[in-house]
Amino acid sequence: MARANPALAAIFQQMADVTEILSGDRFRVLAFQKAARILDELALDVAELVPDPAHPDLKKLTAVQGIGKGTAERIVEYLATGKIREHHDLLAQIPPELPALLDLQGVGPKTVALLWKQGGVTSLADLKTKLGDNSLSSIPGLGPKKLENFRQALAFVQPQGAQQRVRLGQAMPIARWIIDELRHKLSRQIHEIHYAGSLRRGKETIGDLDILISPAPGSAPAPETALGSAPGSAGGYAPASAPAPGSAHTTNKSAPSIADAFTTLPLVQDVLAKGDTKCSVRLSDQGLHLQSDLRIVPPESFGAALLYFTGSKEHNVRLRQRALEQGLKLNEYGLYKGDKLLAGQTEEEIFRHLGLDWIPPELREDHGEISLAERHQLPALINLGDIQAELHAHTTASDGLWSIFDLAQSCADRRMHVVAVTDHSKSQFQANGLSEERLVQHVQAIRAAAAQFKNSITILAGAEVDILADGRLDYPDSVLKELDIVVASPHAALTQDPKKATARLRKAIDNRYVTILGHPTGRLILRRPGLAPDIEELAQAAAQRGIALEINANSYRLDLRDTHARVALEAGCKLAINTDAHGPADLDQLPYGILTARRAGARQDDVVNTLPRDALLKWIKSTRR
DNA sequence: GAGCCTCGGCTCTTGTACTGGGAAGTACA
Repeated sequence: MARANPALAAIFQQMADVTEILSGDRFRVLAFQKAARILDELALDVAELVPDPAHPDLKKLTAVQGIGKGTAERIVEYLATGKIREHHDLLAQIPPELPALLDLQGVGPKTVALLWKQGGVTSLADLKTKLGDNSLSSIPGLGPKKLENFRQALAFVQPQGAQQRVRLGQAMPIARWIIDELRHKLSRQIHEIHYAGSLRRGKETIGDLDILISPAPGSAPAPETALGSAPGSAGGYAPASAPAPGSAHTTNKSAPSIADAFTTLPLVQDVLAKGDTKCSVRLSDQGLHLQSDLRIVPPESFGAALLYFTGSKEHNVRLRQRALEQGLKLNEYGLYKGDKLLAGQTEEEIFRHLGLDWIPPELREDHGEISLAERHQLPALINLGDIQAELHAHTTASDGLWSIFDLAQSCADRRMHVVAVTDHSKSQFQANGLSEERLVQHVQAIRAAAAQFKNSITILAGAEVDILADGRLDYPDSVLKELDIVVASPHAALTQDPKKATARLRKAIDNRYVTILGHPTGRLILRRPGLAPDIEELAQAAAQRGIALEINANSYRLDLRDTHARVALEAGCKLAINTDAHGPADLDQLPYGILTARRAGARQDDVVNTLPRDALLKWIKSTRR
C-alpha cells in the first residue's frame, strides 16, 4: 500500500477549501491547512504511527506538533476505512466540481461562494457558459473587468492547469536566465538582483520564480556563497523562444523601466499584475508554464525584502511575531521601532537586531531554526566547495555518454581527488548493464585509466549494483569483493509495499560489500513516487553498518529527499552526495544535492564526499567487514 | 481544530501590494 500521507494531505486541504467556501470558522480552516502541510512534509509514513487502526493509540500521532485529537481521529478513520466521513459530508454541501474554481488565478473562496450562491455557477464549464451569455454581469461585485479576468483565467486553466510545479533543476536555470536578461536590459540601473522564494530555499519543486531587484547604478550583485557561484549565471539555459542574453533586441539605449523590462521578457505569456513595486507574469517555454513575481525595493530595504521574499511564509510569520514581542515591526522594507528604521539593508543586520544568528535560507521552514539561531546552535551547513569526490558515475560501458578518461578528467578539472566508476549491473539490460564477464574487462580498463591518472585523481573500480525485488544483489559476493566500491540501488519493482521495500533495502545494507545505498526510493520527482520504505529503520541499519545513504543530486531524483536525509542524520548515518553522472552536464547537478543536504541540516562532516583522499579510502575499506 | 491553563473555555499567525469597484478580496513570502 502506498504512503497515506499525500492522500490525507489532499483530503485535509480540500476540507479547508470547502470550509472556507462555506464561510466556516477561519481557525478551523487554518487547522485543516496546517494538518495538510504537516502530512505533506512528514518524513515517516503516517501509517507507521498507527500500527493497528482497529485498536488505535493516538499518542504517537498527537505527539506531532499541530496534530491534535480531532485530526488524529480523522487520520485513524482514514487508515481504517479509506475515507473520512466529515470530508464526504463537507463535499456533499457543495456542487462536486465547485472547488475547481479555486484553481483560477485571482479567484478565492469568497468569489467562489459569490459565483455559486448568487450566480448559480457550479463548475468551470458552467462559469464559461454563464460568461458567454453574460448572465453574471448583474451581480454586485462582479464588474466587467472581473468578468474579463475570469475569461482569461479560464483560458489558461483548461489546457494545462493553473498551477504547475517544476523541478528545482528546471527552475534554477530559468531564474538565472531572467537575471541575465534583466542585467543586460537594465545594465547600470541595477544595484542588486537575486532570486528568492522556494528556489533560494532549495525546495525540490518550485511553484513560481521570485526575483528581487533594487535599482541604483553601478554595483555588483552578492554571490550565492552556499553554492559557490553567482546567481546570475544561466548555467547554459536558453529558452527556445528567446534570443541569447545581450543580443540586439535586449540592448535598449533608452533604458526601459524595471517593470517594463520584466513584463516584456521573451518568455512572458501574460502580465498578471504590474505596479511600481510589484509585477507578476506568467512564463511559457516549450510546454513549461510558470509564474514569476518581481519585487522592486530600494537598496536600504534589500535585505528586508530578500528575507521576506525568501520565506517561507511560516518562517516570516514567526520572525514578525518575534519582532512584535520585542516592541518592533518587521516588514519587507525593514525592521522598525516606531517610525525609526533599525535595519533593512542586509539580512544579517535584521537577524542580529532580533537577537538571532543569520539563518541559511534552506533552513527557513519554521522547523525550530529560530530557536537554534537564538541559542547560537545552527549547524554549519555543507557547501558546494566541500565536495571532493564523485562516488557514483557511469561510462559508455553501460549507459553513460563518456569514457572513463573523460569522466576522470572532468572530475579532476573540478578539483576532485577521487572518482568512482560505477556502471550498471546485468539486470539493467536496457541500460546495457554489465555481465560478470564484461565487468571483469571493465575493471581492467578502469585500473589502466587509474594508472594514467595516478598523479591527479584516484579512480576507483566500482559498480552500481541492482537491488533485486527480494533484496538479493545483482552480482554474487565473489564478484563484489573484487571491486573497490559498491553502490547498491533499486531500479525495478518500485511499487512494492513499504514492508517489502524496507526488508529489500535492509538486506542490501546488510551485505558486507555494499558501500553506499544509492537513490534509496527510486522516485522521480513529479513522475513516479518510488518506494516508501521505513527510512528510520534503514538509516539505523546503515549507521550500524557504517555505510552511507546517498543523496542523488540529479534534479529528477533528489533521493534521499530533504526530510529523509534529516532522518538519516538523526540516526547518526553518513550521507554521500553523488551526481550519478552519465555525461559532462550531469556534474552540474551537484548544487541540487547540496541544497537538499543543507535543507536536512547536513554539515561537512556528515558527508563522505568531503573527506580527504586517504580518509575517504580508509572509510570505504572500513565498510567491508 | 490545536493548544494552553486548567478540565471548560479561551485565544489563536504578519504585513503589504495590486486589482477593481467604490470596500474587500486575493495574493505573496
